[in-house]
Amino acid sequence: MVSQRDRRNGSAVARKLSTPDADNAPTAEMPAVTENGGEEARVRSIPEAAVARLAVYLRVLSAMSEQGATTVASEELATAAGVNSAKLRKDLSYLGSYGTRGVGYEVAVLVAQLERILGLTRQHKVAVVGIGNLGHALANYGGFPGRGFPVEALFDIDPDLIGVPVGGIPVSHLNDIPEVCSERGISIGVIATPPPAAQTVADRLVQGGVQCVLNFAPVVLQVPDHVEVRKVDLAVELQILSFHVARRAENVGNGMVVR
Amino acid sequence: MVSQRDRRNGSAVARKLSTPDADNAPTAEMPAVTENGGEEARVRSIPEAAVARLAVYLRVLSAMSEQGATTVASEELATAAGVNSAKLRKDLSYLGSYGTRGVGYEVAVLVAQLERILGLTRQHKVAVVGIGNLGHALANYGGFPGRGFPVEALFDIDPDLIGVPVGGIPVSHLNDIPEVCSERGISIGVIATPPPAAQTVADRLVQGGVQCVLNFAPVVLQVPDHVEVRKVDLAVELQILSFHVARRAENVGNGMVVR
DNA sequence: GGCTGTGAATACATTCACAGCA
DNA sequence: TGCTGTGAATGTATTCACAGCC
Repeated sequence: MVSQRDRRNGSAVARKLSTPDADNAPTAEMPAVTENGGEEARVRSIPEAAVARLAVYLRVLSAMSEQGATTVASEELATAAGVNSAKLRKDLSYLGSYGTRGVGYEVAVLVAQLERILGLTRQHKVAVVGIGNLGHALANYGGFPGRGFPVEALFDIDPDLIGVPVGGIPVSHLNDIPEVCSERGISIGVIATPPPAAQTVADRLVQGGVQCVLNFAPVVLQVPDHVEVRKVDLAVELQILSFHVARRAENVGNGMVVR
Repeated sequence: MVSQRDRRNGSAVARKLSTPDADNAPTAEMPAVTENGGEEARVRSIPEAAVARLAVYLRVLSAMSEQGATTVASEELATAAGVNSAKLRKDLSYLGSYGTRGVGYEVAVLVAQLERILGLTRQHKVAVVGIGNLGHALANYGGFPGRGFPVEALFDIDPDLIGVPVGGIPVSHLNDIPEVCSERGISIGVIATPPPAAQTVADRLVQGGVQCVLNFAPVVLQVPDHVEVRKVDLAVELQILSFHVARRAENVGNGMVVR
């Protein structure tokens, strides 16, 4: 009888089976390496939900920057990012105080800070596993979102594919995942295999020293605590949409044409 | 013109820009149908976060069912779905009381209830817009996740693609989106175009009567209130992973490789 | 005994509203 | 004056813990 009581702190062997479910990760803590130096890592924590939005702000800001904007107000940036300005300011405040009251934020400064916080000053080499339709598409993304995430290894189990270059990279065999990932310093593994293969692939990626997994296969992966998993699940997305259609139909009652 | 769901007393305030939903991964703002003004409002409101998990439970249950399981306990189902059992029971309780104390849930019953709640008893025809690498992959998914979501229209702007069948469906021109969607009764539009085209495509989908959009383009879409948008953003996913790597690296104390 | 269902308690996230600074 | 930054207030989601039923 496992008492639910004591699973709070001792993470010892506790081996929680729960895998991060997209939004299951609580706020992340991070050392605030603010300019103040000296002081040791005062650990500020950025809510997980905010992190996702920071990435969006960064993209919007980059676009603004390219169009020559040098400064931007929270209201403007918020609108462009599809959030309200209070939330935006709160989110940005987690980085520190980089705005100017009465004026707004300097675009370049904000971009730099966001890149720093998001760890984009470093390269993250990506491996794509499963070169089917989706994997092929991902491999051809060629350097994923605006560099910073170069695809440097591809894997599949199909003998006809092994050695064939896709997007400039030859496909290796699934068995070689640990070795190749290790050699090439892969830090992010993208799983685009059929569901039954996903767990094995994940295991091998972990063996190869991969720290993060982006999982497109509709299965719950079991990985060690130090590996971060995010999941993209098309079926779930569609079903959520379906739910909203259904709910709407019920709410409206009869008379409404619903597809 | 069919009345597009009139607003409940309480929320008459808002009429600003249809705030496109933030993101789906970490959090989601709900269309706030919170209060059930009417007495007979049998539609218990289910938390958005729970809905996403219900879809996962359904998949796991379907697999269990195929393996011959007829009954399942919350602990078992929870483990398989990657959540804890308290959360699972709470989630299932939103559907009603379909379990048996001391025993567990009957798999078939639960599957049926989940399908009902998620609106899967009805078909949702899908259109894919943008037949590039990703769109191609999506189109070839052929009926998407285990039927219920048949792909019935494809669109692109490239003249060389128009008329060419992909996964059995000929590609139509972007301009024909409203007409074709309307004719074929498309209810879900999947946007896999380059970013600049996305908003225009969304507008046309809405014109064609589409109620839901799954957006792979990294832009914030503006749509009317009655249209539900969900977004899948690879760049954001990778950057969130990057954030966690960076945080971990800093905690460990070694310098970051900057280039 | 085993397991569900659920109020109560807690944790997390968003919004409000205003002090404080350029 | 205009806009940021943030505590306080509100709203949502998760977890606890146990009553109730098999």
